[in-house]
Amino acid sequence: MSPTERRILDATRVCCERWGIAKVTVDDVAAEAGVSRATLYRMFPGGKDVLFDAMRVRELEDFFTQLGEHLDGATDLEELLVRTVVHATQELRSDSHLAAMLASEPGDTLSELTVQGLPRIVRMATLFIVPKVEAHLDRDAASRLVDLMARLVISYFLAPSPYIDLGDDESARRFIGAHILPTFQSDPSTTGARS
Amino acid sequence: MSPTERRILDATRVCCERWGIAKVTVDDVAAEAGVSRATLYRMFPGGKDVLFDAMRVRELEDFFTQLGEHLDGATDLEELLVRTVVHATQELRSDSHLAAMLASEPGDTLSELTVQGLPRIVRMATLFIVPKVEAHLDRDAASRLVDLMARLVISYFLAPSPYIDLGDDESARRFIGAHILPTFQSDPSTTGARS
DNA sequence: TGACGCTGAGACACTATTCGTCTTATCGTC
DNA sequence: GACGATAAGACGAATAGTGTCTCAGCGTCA
Repeated sequence: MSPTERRILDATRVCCERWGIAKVTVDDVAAEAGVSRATLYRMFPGGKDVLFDAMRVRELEDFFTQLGEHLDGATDLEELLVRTVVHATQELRSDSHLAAMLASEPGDTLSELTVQGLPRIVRMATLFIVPKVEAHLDRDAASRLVDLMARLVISYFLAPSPYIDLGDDESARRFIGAHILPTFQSDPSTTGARS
Repeated sequence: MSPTERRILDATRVCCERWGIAKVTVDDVAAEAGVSRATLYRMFPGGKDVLFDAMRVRELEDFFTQLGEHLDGATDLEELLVRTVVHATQELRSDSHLAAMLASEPGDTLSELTVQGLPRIVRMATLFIVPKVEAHLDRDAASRLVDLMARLVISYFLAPSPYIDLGDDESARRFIGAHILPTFQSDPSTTGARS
């Protein structure tokens, strides 16, 4: 990735945080990046859509990179999963940009966390987290587990439950110990495998 | 002021805080206020300009109303002035909306604090603060004093000085005691009266 | 030197958005 | 039922934004 591309993506993010995605124009981004519109279209042919998509991809990469760094000390599977969901949940909650977007553009933002974005989120989670889980489970089980955990984190973030708080270490540990680990560690055949 | 007018002005403020004044449209405000565009134009004929102007006026009113409440316990003139400038300066500094506007739309915002807006600010300061100063000075001196103080607060806010911090009680007190009070209290003829 | 690639500036046609005004239908109130 | 206030939305004009294009300037490398 060229420095110019990076500058443009940074500028896109800055503009989105300043104005919200709905109000940002290509000119805004170009000006913020100190780049001409021609250059921007050369780097991101397709314009707005491609540009914002690239920004989202990079945000996800940053998110999971940071998340990955918090998992290094985890020795057993339970500890790994607990850290993952707790940190991810806390990150989501403390992301003021995300909060602002959810407030001002709930439709787009929710779509980005569910119908449109969830497959990408799961894919990225798989890319970053599955390798760590594979220390404890075979590849297929690890993928299924990460897929499930990603969905749970998103769901409990968007609609908190009175029973479980995945941002709380103890609550998350209890939940994982009770409902996740048993079905993945002891008896893989009960995980709902379709084939 | 009708409840609808109030709702519209509130909505204007909300929209400005969310997107910055440059990105807000009349439709945005109407939607936020839960009011049709027709109603908005009926209440604020002239559209955008009139609407944003009205919002600025109300922001100023709120600012000075709040400021006025902080001055009630002041007994002597020095105390009154110190409280005024310190509170006003601190309010300006802690206004995140203002900070965001200064960052993203410096031209318009500065204009609103200087060439365009300062006369209005001074007028509003006169309206709210002069009555309190008149307990210690005659009307003309009080007006001149408030005019001067308003300009000083704005100036030191926009361009902080290494010598004086009007947001600091002690520094403000020293400054006012040394340079303001002597020229207003002891010898009104030295205040540069033109007529 | 001259070919090359990259960039900024900006013209261009097109589309979408926004503005301000207007009409119409629908309320609730008297 | 008349009345005033309102929401909804149609409308033309003006403005802003999009995406593509050309062109000139700039360094780099041969």
